[in-house]
Amino acid sequence: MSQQDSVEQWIHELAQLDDGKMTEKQFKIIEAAVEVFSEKGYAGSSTSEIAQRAGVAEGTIFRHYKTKKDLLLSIVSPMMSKLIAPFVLNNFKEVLESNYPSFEDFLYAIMMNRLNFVRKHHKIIKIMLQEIPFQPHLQAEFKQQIGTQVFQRLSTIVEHFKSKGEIIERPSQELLRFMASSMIGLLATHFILMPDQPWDEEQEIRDTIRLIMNGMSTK
Amino acid sequence: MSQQDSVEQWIHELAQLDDGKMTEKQFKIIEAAVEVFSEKGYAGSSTSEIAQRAGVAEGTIFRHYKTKKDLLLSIVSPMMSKLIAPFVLNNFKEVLESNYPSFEDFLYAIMMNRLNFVRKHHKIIKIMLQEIPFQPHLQAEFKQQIGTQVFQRLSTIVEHFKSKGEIIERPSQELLRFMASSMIGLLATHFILMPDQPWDEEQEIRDTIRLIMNGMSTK
Amino acid sequence: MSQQDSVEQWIHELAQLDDGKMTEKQFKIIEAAVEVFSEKGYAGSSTSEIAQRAGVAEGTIFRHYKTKKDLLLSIVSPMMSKLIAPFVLNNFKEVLESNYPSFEDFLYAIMMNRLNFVRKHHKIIKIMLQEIPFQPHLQAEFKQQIGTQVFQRLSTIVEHFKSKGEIIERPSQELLRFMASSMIGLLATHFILMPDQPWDEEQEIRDTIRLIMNGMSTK
Amino acid sequence: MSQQDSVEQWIHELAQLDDGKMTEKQFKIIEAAVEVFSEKGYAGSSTSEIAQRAGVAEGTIFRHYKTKKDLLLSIVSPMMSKLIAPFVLNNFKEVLESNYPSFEDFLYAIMMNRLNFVRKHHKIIKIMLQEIPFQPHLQAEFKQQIGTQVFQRLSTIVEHFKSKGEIIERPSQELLRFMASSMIGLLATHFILMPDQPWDEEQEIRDTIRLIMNGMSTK
DNA sequence: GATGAATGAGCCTTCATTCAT
DNA sequence: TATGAATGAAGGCTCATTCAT
Repeated sequence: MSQQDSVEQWIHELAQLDDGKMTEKQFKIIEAAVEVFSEKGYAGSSTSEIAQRAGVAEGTIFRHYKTKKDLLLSIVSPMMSKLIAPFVLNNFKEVLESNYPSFEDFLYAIMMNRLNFVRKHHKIIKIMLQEIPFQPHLQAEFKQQIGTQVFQRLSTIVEHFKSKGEIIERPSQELLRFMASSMIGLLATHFILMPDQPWDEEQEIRDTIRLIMNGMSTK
Repeated sequence: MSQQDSVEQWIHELAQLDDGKMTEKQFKIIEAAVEVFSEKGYAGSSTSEIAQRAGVAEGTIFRHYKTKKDLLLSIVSPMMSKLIAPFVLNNFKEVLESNYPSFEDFLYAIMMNRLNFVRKHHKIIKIMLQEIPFQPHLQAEFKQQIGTQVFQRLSTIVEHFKSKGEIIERPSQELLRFMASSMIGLLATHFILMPDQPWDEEQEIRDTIRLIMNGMSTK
Repeated sequence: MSQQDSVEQWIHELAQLDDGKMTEKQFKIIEAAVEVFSEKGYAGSSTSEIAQRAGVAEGTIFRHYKTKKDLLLSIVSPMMSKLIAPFVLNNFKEVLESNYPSFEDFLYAIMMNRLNFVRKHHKIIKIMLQEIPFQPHLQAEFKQQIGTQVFQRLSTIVEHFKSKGEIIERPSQELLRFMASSMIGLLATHFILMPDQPWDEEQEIRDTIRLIMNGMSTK
Repeated sequence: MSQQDSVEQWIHELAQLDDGKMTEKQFKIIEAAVEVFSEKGYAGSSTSEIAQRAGVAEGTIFRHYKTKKDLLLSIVSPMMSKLIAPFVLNNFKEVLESNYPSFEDFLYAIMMNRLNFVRKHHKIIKIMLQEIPFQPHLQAEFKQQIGTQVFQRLSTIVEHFKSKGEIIERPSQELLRFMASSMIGLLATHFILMPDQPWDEEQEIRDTIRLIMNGMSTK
């Protein structure tokens, strides 16, 4: 699936959040906004350029989004939930336990899953990372979603494996940070630092997970 | 040493790059610019606010820095070299081998060192990270400094330990990324994500290095 | 016809060059710009004063003209062609020969015609003369229009009368300069040097042409 | 004599008006100001560029000239008198009658004289012509000097020749304008319109005067 | 709903001028 | 006398936003 296609898909998903009421124009606006924001940053972008690239009159943007910030949030905010969606499945723990024979298999599965997600939405994720420090609204959302929802669920998992003696006895926060850092580092390297350099995804992911597992394993 | 003091120190170091010729006003301007840029981002900051916070007329800024971008670069650009300074010491390898009995000790030392550096300059580093994606000049510098200088030196080290059989046989790039991710993840967590939450530095650093060593060790 | 009216007429002519699409506001802007530029010179005028006199927000100017210089050129540039229009009629020579029994009659006719033109557009012509030395674009246009188009056509005429023995044998360039100087001198005197002093147009023009004819005649 | 030399000479003459008290710096300032004003026009020039070209601190200009306008006037104003100096000699009429057998000879002499003057000072004259329309002070001076002093003296001469029957009976104003236009037109052509094109000065001047004489002569 | 002309606050930058050294 | 750092008003221009059509 091409990048263009993936952005389109994302926009369609957004549209459904708005009860599926999204005009052709509105679609073009979001598409253009993602483009421009990710190229120049939120503050460095002008609504007039977005309008131009969207092939839409300047005023049209403000018919759909009260302000420029509104436009930003309407793009970035829903992305946050999508990003962590797999971790907050209702039956997350069950899925995990019933589907994956080992923790390592679980890590691999979730990594491949998020890798594909990031690949599809890297522009919006770039915008999100850039703007979290400056948008209190995004900060709050981030803290609540990651800090509370995801962290707590993952903690439970880690505790579980610690109690089974498979993982060393260190604070869950540290262990989770270690895992997250390694995996995010992998994604960052290939999507941000060296986006043009080809890589053997499967191999590198397996290696990374191996390093993580070795690091935390009690054996 | 207070944060304020550390920023002052940094500015003094900058001053020395300019042959020590730095006015009182120029000093105040940089100080204010660091403040404002890190709070609002480069594009979101106005020179008039910087002038105001510096207690200086707006025109004064432009007597010392031809443009707003000039001001940004004169703050961020020198920081890049400082950030990687320890890795590009002329006698880096010797220092490493003669002073540190084990690789682990070396990691610990360099981690503590960079931790203190980041603590002192976190505002400027924040600005740097925010602006690298949008400032070609910074991008080039970053690629050259990190990508070439630092990466090559560290590779040598890692190869060395691989050949001694202490580290597993995986591509150096992967191993370095793994190490860097874990350590940067630690810094990011405490300086960016949760800057207000207290933590036991020594303990967490030791733990993190332990996880890294376990991950890469051949034992 | 009052001066005000003549400026309005000129602006309407400009409008037609733009496919007749000219807002009320745009009209006011040009009107004010002509006023201010001719009073204070291009560099000495501020867009804010133009906006004020036009009863328009400053931003409105820049919606219609990308830059201040654009505004200047859009006023002055079309004037150049109008100024020399009579000389570059397709059938210029025929008109001349069939309508005017003598060269003197022709001179008189063209002088009266241009006199009325200058009277109507003296403000814009003043701006044009002031700015030609500083605007390469205008310089180029001037050289091409006058230097090439007009000069060549008039040369042909003069050669014609020289060959008929009515005009003395001197380089056409000199003769044309002599004619132009005398006539432009007349206009300059009454429109620039002494704009408030009344004069007998017909008489002075006839006299001037007489002086010119005497000067060049072979008799 | 090179152009550079002539500007220097002019500045020295200016210096003498100030009781010869002109420092090296002051000299450089005027030199630079003439250069810059003539290149970019008064309003388009900045005192900082003048200071820079003069190799002088910005403040130094204002030690010698209270304002930028002061600097302009101190350059242009004295030039006006110089320009018309030959016409206002105390014994102008005597000189004329005793030295020049015919009116034509007189015209030739004065033309050659002013030609050399304009050649030497064309930059300052350009500034003068550009600024007269915008500087009331210069306007007043111009009107008084030309309009009163020069015009009256020349009128007397013309009347004299009219009474001798050598010149046709037309208003002196018209005749003078005719003469002045032709001669100024000649200068303007070669110093302003086509400064780079070589010309046979003596020949063109003689031709022009011949045209003028033919025009006005009673024969 | 869509347009795009209009707005006016605000932006970065320049400039003539001042004044302590 | 000469300097040049400092000033702050003003300049040209951009921008998010509004609103009549």
